[in-house]
Amino acid sequence: MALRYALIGLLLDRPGSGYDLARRFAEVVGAYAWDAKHSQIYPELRRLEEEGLIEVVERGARRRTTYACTAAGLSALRAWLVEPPASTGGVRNEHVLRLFLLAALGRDEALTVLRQTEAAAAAQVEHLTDQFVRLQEATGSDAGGPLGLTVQYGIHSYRATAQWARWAIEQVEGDPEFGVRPPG
Amino acid sequence: MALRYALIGLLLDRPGSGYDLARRFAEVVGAYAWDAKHSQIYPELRRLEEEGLIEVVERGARRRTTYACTAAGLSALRAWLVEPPASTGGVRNEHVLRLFLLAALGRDEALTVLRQTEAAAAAQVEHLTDQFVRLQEATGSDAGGPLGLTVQYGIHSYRATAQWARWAIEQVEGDPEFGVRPPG
DNA sequence: CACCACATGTAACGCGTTACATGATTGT
DNA sequence: ACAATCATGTAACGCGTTACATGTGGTG
Repeated sequence: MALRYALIGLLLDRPGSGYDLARRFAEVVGAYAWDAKHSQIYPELRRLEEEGLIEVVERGARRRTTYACTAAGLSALRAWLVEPPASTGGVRNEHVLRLFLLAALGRDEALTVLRQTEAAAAAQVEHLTDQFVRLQEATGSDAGGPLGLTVQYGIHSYRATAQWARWAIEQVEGDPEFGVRPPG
Repeated sequence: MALRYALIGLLLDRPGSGYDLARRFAEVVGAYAWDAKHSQIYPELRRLEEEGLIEVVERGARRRTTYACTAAGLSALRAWLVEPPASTGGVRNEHVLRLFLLAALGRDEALTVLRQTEAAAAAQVEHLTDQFVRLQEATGSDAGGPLGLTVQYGIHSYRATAQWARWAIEQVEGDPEFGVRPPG
């Protein structure tokens, strides 16, 4: 269900073709929020058009079909945003799973992984902070526009990961018992 | 690929049957790291056993088959943990997507969603903090054992989300232009 | 005219979910 | 005896990925 609302939202920002939307996913949205390939986008656009949530506004060269969001599409998007996010049941986050399984490693290897985690998170914070400053300049807004909100979310998340990793390193360093012996 | 390592890791903690593992996912692991249903677990356990990464250690009543991790299984798990997490390409996070699409809402509705986000995150911080304290007591360790690391990760994450939401609320409150007009 | 980017489409496969299905053991 | 829980299995479906496939328009 998420894909269709991502598409409607992108078309609300500005109209575009399937090819264009695939690029927006690959270059911007996919790094923060949601990703999709053209093989999934084209059929979904046809369904959305059949349902009246988007409409064809131009047919250009090379079969290019430009879509735009309709009033019905905006209503549907708003309804989805306001309704409580359907509880998915369980989490499926490979990153967290790795952290959960860390105790399977020996103490030294666990520390290596944690230090890598911290370094990677700190690098992301720097990278996203740069991007945020550029967004502030580009939009002339302190919040960096709609994308700025999402970039800030990323900054907060990675900063939290880096802080957690530092805490975890202290815990493992202070625990000589950390890790397991092989079975059998 | 993640499921098999989650299973190996759980069996490393202690041996168990498919039914038992399904319960561990549903009651603990699924809330933090990874989830799986019995319909996916049973076939995967058979494959892991064929590959020698786990072994049958008991056959009990009601066809119960208890598996344990083998030395080969531990090696495979360690190799997977140490290798760099295969970059998935794009993110697919419905929560972040919703935040990204927030600008499609009017200013008031956006603020409502953000306040709900903040309240939900703050509640999670409280809930996980309680759990962490109980883990510290149960394990007699400041770090709360292996699960404690993951619970702390959750606390850090949700605290970051709550902080971000407070920042975002300030930004939207200070921006009378926030939101879009319907198209057409 | 060759090449690259544009532009769309289909097919096969993997992972995960829900629903359907079966039977054994324990407790009341 | 009945119900609840233990215990395992299969089938159909949805979403997403990779790979395969096809054709057009602009640029050097």
